[in-house]
Amino acid sequence: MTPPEVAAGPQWILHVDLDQFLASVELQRHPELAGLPVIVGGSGDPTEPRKVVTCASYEARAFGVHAGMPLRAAARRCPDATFLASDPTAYDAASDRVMGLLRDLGHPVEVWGWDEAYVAAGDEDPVALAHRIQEIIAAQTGLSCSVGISDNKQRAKVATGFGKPAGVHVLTDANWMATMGDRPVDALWGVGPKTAKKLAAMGIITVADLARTDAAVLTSAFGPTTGLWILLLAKGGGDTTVSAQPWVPRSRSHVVTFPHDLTDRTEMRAAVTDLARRTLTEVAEQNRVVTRVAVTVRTATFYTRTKIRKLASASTEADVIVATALELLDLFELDRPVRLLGVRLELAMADEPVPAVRAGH
DNA sequence: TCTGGGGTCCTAGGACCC
DNA sequence: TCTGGGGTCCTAGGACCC
Repeated sequence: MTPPEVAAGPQWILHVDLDQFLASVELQRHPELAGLPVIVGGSGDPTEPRKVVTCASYEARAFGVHAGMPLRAAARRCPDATFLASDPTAYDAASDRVMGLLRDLGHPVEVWGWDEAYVAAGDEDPVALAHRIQEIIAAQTGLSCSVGISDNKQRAKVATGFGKPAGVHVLTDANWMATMGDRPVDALWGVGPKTAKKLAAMGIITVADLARTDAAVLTSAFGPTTGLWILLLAKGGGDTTVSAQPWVPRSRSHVVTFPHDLTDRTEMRAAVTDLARRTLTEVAEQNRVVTRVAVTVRTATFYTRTKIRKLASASTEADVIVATALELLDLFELDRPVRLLGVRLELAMADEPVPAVRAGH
C-alpha cells in the first residue's frame, strides 16, 4: 500500500505563451523577413477596408502597430512592413505541434487558445521546467515562447508579461505586491477598462487599493461572484487547477463584416442562411447538437444587438436551425444599413437532455 | 483611418409557478 | 383587496479575453 501523496509547498503552474505567434509562423516560411516589420491580417492587402491586424511582429509593434488596428492604419504607421494574409490552417498546425510537445513532457497541459497553455509542474523544479520547455519548443519548431510561473493561472499569466519576449518570470506572494501594487487595476487579467473606470469612480485606482477594499463594498457594486473574484485577483489569487481534459466548446459562431453595408433584406437573409449552414456543418462534424440559435446585427453606426432563441428541442436539422435564424433576423427592424451579421449556435453539454434516439443511426 | 473574428461567463429582469 | 417569499426558466446585455 502506497501512502497518499502529501502536497509540499505550492503547486507550481507554468503559463506558456508563444511570442508573436502568427508572425513567427510566417517568418519560418519567409526567413528573409527576419528582423523586419511583418503584419499578418486579412488577405494581406493593406488597402483592404474593414480588415484589421491579427498579429504584428515586434519590429512592426515598434511603429505603434498592434492587433486589432485597421490594416490601412497600420500601413500608414509602418509603410515598409510586409503584409501577409492570415493562414489559420498553418497556425492550427503549428499550435498542434507545440501543444503536442508540451504534452510529451508528461505533465498535465491545459490548452488556452492557439498560442497559450498552462502546465502543472508537479514535482519538477518550475524554473528548470520552463527553460526545458523553451529549449524543446525552439529546437523542434523554431518558435520562441515566454513562461510565467506562479501557483495559480491568473498570476502565472501576469508573470508571463514580465518575461516577454523569450523570458521566464516568477510571481509569488513574496513579490506580488511589490511588483503589482502600484500598477493600475486593469493590469490584472480579468479586469478590463469598464471595471477599471467603475473602480476609479469608487477611488480604487491601483492593485493595492483594490486588495485592501472591503469585500462587501465590491460585492454590492459588482455582484457576489465578480466582486469577490476581482478582490482575489488583486491579492494575487486565482484559479489553481490545470485540467488536461479536452475542452468541450459551449458554442460555435461566425460573423461577417460586409465590405459595403447591406440594405437589401434579401441579401441579409441570404447571408444569415449561409452563416447558419456553415456553422451547423462544423457543429455536426463534431457530433454536437444545437440547443439555442443567436443572430447578431450590427448597423453602420456600430449599434450591435443579439437575439437568441432556445429550440423546442435540441437539433441538428438544417431546416430548423436556418428557419430559427431567419425568424430571429426578422425580429430586427432592419431599417438601417447593416454592417455585420452573425450566427451563433449554442451546443448541448453532456449534462443536458438531448434526443434519446437519433434517426438513421 | 472609423472600429475583425471567435469565444466564455456573469448579471438583470420578466414570466411563471408554488 | 392586497400581498408573502422562493425558485426556475428564459432572453438581453455587458464585460472580458485572445
